[in-house]
Amino acid sequence: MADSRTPRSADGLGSSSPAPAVTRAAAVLDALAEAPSGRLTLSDLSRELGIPKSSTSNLLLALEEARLITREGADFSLGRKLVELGAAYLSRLDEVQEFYKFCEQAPTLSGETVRIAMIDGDHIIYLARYEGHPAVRLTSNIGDKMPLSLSAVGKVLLAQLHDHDIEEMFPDDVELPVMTPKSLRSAAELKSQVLAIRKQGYALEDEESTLGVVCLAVPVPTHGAHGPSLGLSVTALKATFSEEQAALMVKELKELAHSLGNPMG
Amino acid sequence: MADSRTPRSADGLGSSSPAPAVTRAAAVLDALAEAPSGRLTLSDLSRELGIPKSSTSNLLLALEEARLITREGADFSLGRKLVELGAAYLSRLDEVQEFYKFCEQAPTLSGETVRIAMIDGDHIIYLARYEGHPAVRLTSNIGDKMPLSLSAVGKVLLAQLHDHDIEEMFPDDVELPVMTPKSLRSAAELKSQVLAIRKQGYALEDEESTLGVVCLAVPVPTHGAHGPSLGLSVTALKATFSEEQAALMVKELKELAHSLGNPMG
DNA sequence: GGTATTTGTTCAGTGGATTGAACAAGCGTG
DNA sequence: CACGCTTGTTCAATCCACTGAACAAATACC
Repeated sequence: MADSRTPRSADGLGSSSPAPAVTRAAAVLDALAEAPSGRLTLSDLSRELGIPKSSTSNLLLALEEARLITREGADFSLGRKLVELGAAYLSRLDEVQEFYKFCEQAPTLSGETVRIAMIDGDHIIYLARYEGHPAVRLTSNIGDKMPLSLSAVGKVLLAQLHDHDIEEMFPDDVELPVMTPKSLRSAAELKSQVLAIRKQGYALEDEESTLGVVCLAVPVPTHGAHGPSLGLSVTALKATFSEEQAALMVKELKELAHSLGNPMG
Repeated sequence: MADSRTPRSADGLGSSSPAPAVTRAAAVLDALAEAPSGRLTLSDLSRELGIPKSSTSNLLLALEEARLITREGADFSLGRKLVELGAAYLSRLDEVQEFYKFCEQAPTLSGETVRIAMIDGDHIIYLARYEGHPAVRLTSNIGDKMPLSLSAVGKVLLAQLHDHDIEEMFPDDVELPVMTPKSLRSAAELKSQVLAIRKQGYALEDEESTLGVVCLAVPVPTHGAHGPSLGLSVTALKATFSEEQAALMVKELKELAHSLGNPMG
């Protein structure tokens, strides 16, 4: 995806880490996750990360022993243990369990495609998905990432941040990722939407990531010191999307958000 | 879960690793994943893993910087990046995509709860789940682990291993995990089932992990050097379970297994 | 409140992980 | 086939990450 000639800054000289081997190991995992084919050789990794071959070899051996990666001939790829660990993370989120229960019972939402997502750096990451309507199946999966500016959940979570954080992430001259002709182009446009979202209490994505598809999202109020903020979204086909339906969905989404934000809802 | 007084063998003196810091970091992740609450302090980890506090501190700093863990006050827990990495692993498995498609169209399976799993050390790990029948919702999730002897998929995948591997994993005096009165108790019992499974081509789990629930499983033939073997299973309520239905489900499971084993099915 | 315990951070010395060069083995090319 | 090129492993010297003890700060206990 990125220019494979450019060595990463993950390591090398730049940042000094209290445990360099760990930082480099994490960089290896990242590189494998981002590699289009998912497989890289020792030399690939050594070159791309700027780590000497002999060191890379040691890292890979240790990672393999921990089953965080797998070797297949000369190729390395991510290991199954990562699925375990990711699942362990998700299993601790009570919100996910309640999310499913609520969706099943909600009059309108129960027939729609609903997702719960979390902010993660400059992206959002989908944590769970409820599919009431098998007619519209999303291609995105649990764990997938999405730029903030391209999704309703991203925008609604962005709107919850402080202004100076937003300014830092999206300076006026930043170039936003574009996926459709309707994707937001400028930081100014994004920021004006943020203001509107704060007033409305929900965000709308109108074919900005996929043509023909619209999305509504609301934030989950963070109750106390309980980690990063969550967001909820409904996805629908633009063709079958009406104002009244939207109002109903937003109403139910807000109910769900409220019950997630206040335990024992 | 385990005796928290017992320090782990993950590190300490035993095995020398080519990159100890990485091995220890992996041990930290494991410890966090297995901790009942999912949160541990620096001292907890230092004590449990037998790593000096100062070293543990460095490890945690590096892990946090890589977002593999999160700090919340004095408590550390798994980080969101692990969900990303786990998802990246799953997204590379074409089998999962095809699994969903097939289940939707299969006459019998489309109404059942079907799962695809993979062998992972001495456990199986669930990779994906199709739920045609919201009536019976499983509590287990993607990424969850299960002992081999307690699940139909586990037994069917075990049956695919060589005899000496089985003997190594289950010596005659081994104590099997028990979850219900019907769980297998002895290695001998397990091995005799393995022989039967090899003849039949499928495995049955009869309330061995959950009372009232039965499970059927078939192996996915491994096509070439493509990693570890997969297995498929259907879960049903014992109350509504008939011989004819079982025959149909095994038939469709085998079709699915065949199409997963032979690309372009 | 005073004591005792535990928790997390700081820091200089040292032992072992890291490294680069040299090696052998594989791969494509002319 | 001989040649260059790349790949992954080996190994001794060096440097730096790890350590343990000593510190400060918070918590538990009586």
